[in-house]
Amino acid sequence: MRGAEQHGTALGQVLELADLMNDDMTQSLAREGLTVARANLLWELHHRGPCTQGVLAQALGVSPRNITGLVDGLVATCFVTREPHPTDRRATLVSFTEQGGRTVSQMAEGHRQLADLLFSGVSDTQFEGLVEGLGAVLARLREEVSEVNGGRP
Amino acid sequence: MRGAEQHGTALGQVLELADLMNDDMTQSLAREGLTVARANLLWELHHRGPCTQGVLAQALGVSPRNITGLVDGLVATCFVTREPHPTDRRATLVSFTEQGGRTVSQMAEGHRQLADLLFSGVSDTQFEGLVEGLGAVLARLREEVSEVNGGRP
DNA sequence: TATTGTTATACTCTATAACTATA
DNA sequence: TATAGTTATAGAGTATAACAATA
Repeated sequence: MRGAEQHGTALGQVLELADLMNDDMTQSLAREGLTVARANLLWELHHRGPCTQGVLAQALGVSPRNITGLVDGLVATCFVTREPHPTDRRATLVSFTEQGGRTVSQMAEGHRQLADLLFSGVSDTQFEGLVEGLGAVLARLREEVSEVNGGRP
Repeated sequence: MRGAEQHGTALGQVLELADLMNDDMTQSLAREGLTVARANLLWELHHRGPCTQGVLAQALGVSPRNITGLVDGLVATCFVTREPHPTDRRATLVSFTEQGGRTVSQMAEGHRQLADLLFSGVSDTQFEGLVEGLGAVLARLREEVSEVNGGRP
């Protein structure tokens, strides 16, 4: 049977993985003039299409005020624009500029390259174990994290 | 043979894992009046014993100015103290208060519990695959991240 | 009256540069 | 002259609360 030591080692791996992924993303995004928070917003926008700031705040789980700041930065650096909402004059629609659209496509391509870099050296057997193991761990972790919020988003 | 789609799925898992780990740590640390950055400092101090701020800056890979701020916060909240260095009057030694020492012990215990929570539901076969797979991925990622720094720490 | 996004304010983490006290 | 840590300044991310315009 496995003991606490094995579990401790595996947790160490997971923590290092989280840390390194963060460093890697920070580095590569900085080269394109982006931060992690702004890139997350772009990513969400990519999957939803043009949407209001309120929708983005909900989706990213941050305050509306925070979205104002992130969009300000992305507008200033020409990744997105604020357009008037067609039917609700209180709201604004956030949309990609040409440059923003290009950047998100490059991010998607970068994802593919990173995935290949990370997993191409992993044997089929290891890969299968990795995916299954990650699935199990993620399930636990999702519960753990949402539990603390009392189930609220 | 595995394709880009499988790799993409696995990368998605890794990204979600990094994100959830971060959320989980942020939540549990906040309950003890700590932030991730401050907890990292405490963790380093736990493994090194009392040391100077310069040593901490090196170890954590942040600027000396940043350490000043983090230690200021930890002193104000009674987790650590600044003591005079016995032989170098320019330097200060950062040490745990009683409360700080207790908190770090609790963090270690929390680690153990988290590890058990995450991995107790994983079969032996999956666990082995997970650890091996993570090892392979970590090796790649370490190269990737340090490469960009030109090998410098 | 409720909602959308803003201004006002504040805190944390982070960095560089200039400076002080010591070595 | 070099080093340890500080003050000064700046920017990003985050939050809450008060407020404007609109629904």
